[in-house]
Amino acid sequence: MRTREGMLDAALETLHAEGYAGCSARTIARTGGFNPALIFYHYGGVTELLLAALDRSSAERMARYRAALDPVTTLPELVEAISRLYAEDMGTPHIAAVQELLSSGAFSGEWAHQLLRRMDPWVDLAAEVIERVLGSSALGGLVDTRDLALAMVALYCGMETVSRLQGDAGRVDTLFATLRRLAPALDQMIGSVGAAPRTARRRPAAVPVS
Amino acid sequence: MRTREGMLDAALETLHAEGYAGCSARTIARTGGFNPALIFYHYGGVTELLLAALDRSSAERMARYRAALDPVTTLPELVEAISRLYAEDMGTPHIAAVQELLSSGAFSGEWAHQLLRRMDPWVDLAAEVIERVLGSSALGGLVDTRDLALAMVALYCGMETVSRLQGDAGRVDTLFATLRRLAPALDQMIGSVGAAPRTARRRPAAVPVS
Amino acid sequence: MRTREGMLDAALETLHAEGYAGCSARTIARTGGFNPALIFYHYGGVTELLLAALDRSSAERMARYRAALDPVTTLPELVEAISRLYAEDMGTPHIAAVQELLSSGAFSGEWAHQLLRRMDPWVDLAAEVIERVLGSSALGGLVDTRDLALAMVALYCGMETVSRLQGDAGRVDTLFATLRRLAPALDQMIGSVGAAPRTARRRPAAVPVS
Amino acid sequence: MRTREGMLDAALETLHAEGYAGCSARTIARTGGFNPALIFYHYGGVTELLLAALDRSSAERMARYRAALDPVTTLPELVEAISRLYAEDMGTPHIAAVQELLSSGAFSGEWAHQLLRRMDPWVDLAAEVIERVLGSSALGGLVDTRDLALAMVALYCGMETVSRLQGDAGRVDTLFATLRRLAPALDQMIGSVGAAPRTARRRPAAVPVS
DNA sequence: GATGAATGAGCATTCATTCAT
DNA sequence: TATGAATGAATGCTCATTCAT
Repeated sequence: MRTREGMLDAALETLHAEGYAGCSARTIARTGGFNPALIFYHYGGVTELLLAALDRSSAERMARYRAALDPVTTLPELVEAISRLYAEDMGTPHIAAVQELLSSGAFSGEWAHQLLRRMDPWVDLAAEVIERVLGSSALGGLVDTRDLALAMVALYCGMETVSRLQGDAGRVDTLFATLRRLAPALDQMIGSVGAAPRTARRRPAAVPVS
Repeated sequence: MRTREGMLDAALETLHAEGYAGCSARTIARTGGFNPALIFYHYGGVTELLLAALDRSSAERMARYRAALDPVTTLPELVEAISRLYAEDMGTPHIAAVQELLSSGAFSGEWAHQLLRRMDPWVDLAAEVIERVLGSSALGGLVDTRDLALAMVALYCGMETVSRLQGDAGRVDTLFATLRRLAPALDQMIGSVGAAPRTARRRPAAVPVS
Repeated sequence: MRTREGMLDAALETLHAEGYAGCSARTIARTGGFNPALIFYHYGGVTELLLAALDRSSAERMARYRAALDPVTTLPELVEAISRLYAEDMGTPHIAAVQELLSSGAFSGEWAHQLLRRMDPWVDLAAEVIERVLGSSALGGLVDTRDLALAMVALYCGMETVSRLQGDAGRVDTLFATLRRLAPALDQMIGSVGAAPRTARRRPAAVPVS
Repeated sequence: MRTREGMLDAALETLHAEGYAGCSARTIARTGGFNPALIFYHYGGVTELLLAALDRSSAERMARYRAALDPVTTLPELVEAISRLYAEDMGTPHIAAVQELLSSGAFSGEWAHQLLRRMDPWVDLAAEVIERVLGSSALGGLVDTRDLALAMVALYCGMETVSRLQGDAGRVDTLFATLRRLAPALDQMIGSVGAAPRTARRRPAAVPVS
């Protein structure tokens, strides 16, 4: 149905424009120009609609992130890719939506569970990338990849919270600039700890042999 | 007044137990066992009460953090201190309160402004510590200290969000273990970039000359 | 809708029975036996409901007043007609409603504006009648019809205030008796000032020429 | 006590500035800079304070009105005097106060009774003046003086209501201009009905014989 | 006399949700 | 599928009033 999809759009848009607190059945319905009762008819409730919206949005973003991060094997590349993705996401309803939902009422049982499950694929992605970037270095052996991945996701979320709080005065862009400046040095440091030759870390491109 | 103080406790406790969304005048009052109207009588409104609670709590925590972090000058020391502070804070109403307030409705004008102002001293603290730990190293010159400090605060908040989401299944403790294991290597890395002798970074104790 | 109309009745009745001050959403709803939230659902708020009730009531009354006053051309006729209308209105929710609304909070911006706009047609009506009754006499030239009309409406309202204050002890009826006794004399006086023959003031019936 | 008097001022001022609806114990107390509880201590309640304020204000006004109206014996003089008094009263807290109180909740038992009792002296005054102005004319015999007096007071109140509603757009001043223009004609008309010589109606000035 | 704290009832308004149509 | 009406509970907030000090 046309409407079912439209409701997801309306939910995302409302989440972005009014925040989680502003997401009543009525406001979402007004945004989308449909009857509030439909939310209950189609999704069973407001929270379910929001989760559905999050799922759809998440799937889209995940595709882009995978595409951008899969070829990454070094720290500078990673910083470069993340910077681009972040810039791309800024002002996107998706990130705001995630953020709002994470912030909504994090603690209580079912809701928390639902959100966590939706965070998992992102931690997986982060873990994979970290593995590739750090994996063969000496550092790789010291780190619990999964823990670090979780921390990275947390950092991403925290930065979003902060940057939204700051509004226009935000300086996340300067942070990325700093990171970019820093990346080569860090890369060198990583290498310096162990003896793994830099070139060895670059895995061969997955050329399809035809 | 006895009651005025008790209201701050009730606010913090409710924030911790029910989340920001559950912090209505009535629930807070029920928690504290006083009349809801008193919130308006004494603080003018619910948000003002919450901010007052945050302020009091923040002042207390800030004192502990300063005491623990002021003597820190190396990365391993920092990791050690932070681990201890974090463990200390776990389950504390304070952190939960901060978290909940940060997540409340982040973007909109006045409320965001108030929260940001209260975050500043923490960014200042982080910046100071970073300056001390990284300052004389080659890394220090590459980094915008303030940006990094903001990122650290964001990371701290993000970790909190995540760990509260995870509930008992959380693994923030293992992250700190990882960090502790990692710290000496990182410290070495930092040193290896530039030539600044490690000892030089230890600032002389402020001995009162009598 | 059945209910929407019933809400107007309830509003009028409450206005009559409890006064403007007693017209909370709850009291009106209790009077009408419906849920208070419906007031907001259907009318957007209490004040809007009250204005809507006033409008409906006003339209009804205006029809009766026009029917009774349109044929009036002399002072005795006018007194006669007004007496009858007044007696008819006594104890009617309509007049009380008007009165209560006029008295509610008269001065402040939007509300005052809304009430004034609703008073206008009545001043128009009064002005028309005055014009017909006084028009061709010498008095007509001396008077600003619109001013006098406003004064008449004000008198009508004031009399209502007073008579409601007096309750059963009221003597507005005796006032009308006095007026009726007085009318012929006044009529003669009006005529005596100028020279306009009485008959000339009776406007020719609007006979359609076929 | 200084305060007791100040409370009356505060009550009048609040009545004038905020209307009857805005006259809570707190607002009045804030206006006067005293503790709300004092209202109950000294006057027993808000309504009692308001009535006391009305009484004091009324006494002052009554003195002025008597002084201005006692020498009046003809219609033009009356119009002249009333015009001046009205202009004097405009913007005065007194009139607004009276108006607000009259409008407050006119119907219910005790409050209505209290207000009516306070209106009586004004009706008396009006009756006396009417008696003097109309008394010896033929019209005097046709009119129930008391009824007419009541109507005049009602008109005065109604005009006030209307003029406050209209705010700056008000035209009460033009009404008085009209009245002044009209007065001589009306005076002549009054005389024309009966045969009472004009001069006879002027009572001798109360010259103190020394 | 005067104060600050306290109370419980009331206010307008919005909510998620249900249901007959 | 889709709608408009309806409900009862919740929201923040203000009220007159009392009372111990």
